[in-house]
Amino acid sequence: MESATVIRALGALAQEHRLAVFRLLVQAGPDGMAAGALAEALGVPASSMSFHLAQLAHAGLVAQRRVSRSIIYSADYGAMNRLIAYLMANCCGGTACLPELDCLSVAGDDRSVA
Amino acid sequence: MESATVIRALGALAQEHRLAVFRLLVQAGPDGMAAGALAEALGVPASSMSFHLAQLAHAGLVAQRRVSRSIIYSADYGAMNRLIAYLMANCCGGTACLPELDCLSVAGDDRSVA
DNA sequence: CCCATATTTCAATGATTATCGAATTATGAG
DNA sequence: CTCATAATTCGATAATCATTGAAATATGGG
Repeated sequence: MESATVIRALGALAQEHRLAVFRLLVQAGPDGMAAGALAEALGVPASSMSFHLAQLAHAGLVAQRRVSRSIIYSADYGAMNRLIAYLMANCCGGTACLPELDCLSVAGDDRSVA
Repeated sequence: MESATVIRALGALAQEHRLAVFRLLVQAGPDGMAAGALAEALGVPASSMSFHLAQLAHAGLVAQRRVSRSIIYSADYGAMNRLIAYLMANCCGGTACLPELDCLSVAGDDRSVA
């Protein structure tokens, strides 16, 4: 995982509304939530929410799929796993201490620490 | 853990130099590294490094102690644990899926998910 | 006390980010 | 085709953040 990717992900989460959105999506699980539902749930104008969702998507933290007129967003647990692994890489000089973070790990998810 | 605290921590990590510093400190373990050593290791002017270290400290991600003329910084693994727990709270609607993240967990470290 | 080292604070500048109404694009129903 | 709904893009503005040299504040040695 590259440092630029990690910075984008952390920066995406470091914002009140985006953090709230991500946590809602983590709780919602694979079913996800529509953009409009997220905007309403958080009391944020649709255009603002769209901006924030784009940031989260660009950071790879959420996936999006269209269902009829709605666009459904869902959390990417694999990206989250990789992010955490990166932060804790070689913890304490390399002694084994990294856990598995397995909430619905996604196919293709690797935990490489490099 | 409060959302404002989490946002401060994520924002602190969402920056090239600070992310590099934090990872260096994670690898350095409890011994930590002096401010000057960090500045030199990353090729950043001392005043810039001081600014970034202050952000990390204010976010509670690093601890500082004075040793003679140097100030030694070290990663706070407990803060990291709490951060991750917050992000994954009630993952998938509350089914058990949170791991323990125990690289040198610090005394007083709680993993409350609220 | 005087000097060198280690670090932080200050201040000014440039760059990035958040906000949100209005306009635009996409989809589906009748 | 026309209308209503769902979401995004645009554009302008305000706010926050990163950078760095210079000055200020500790600390320790002689």
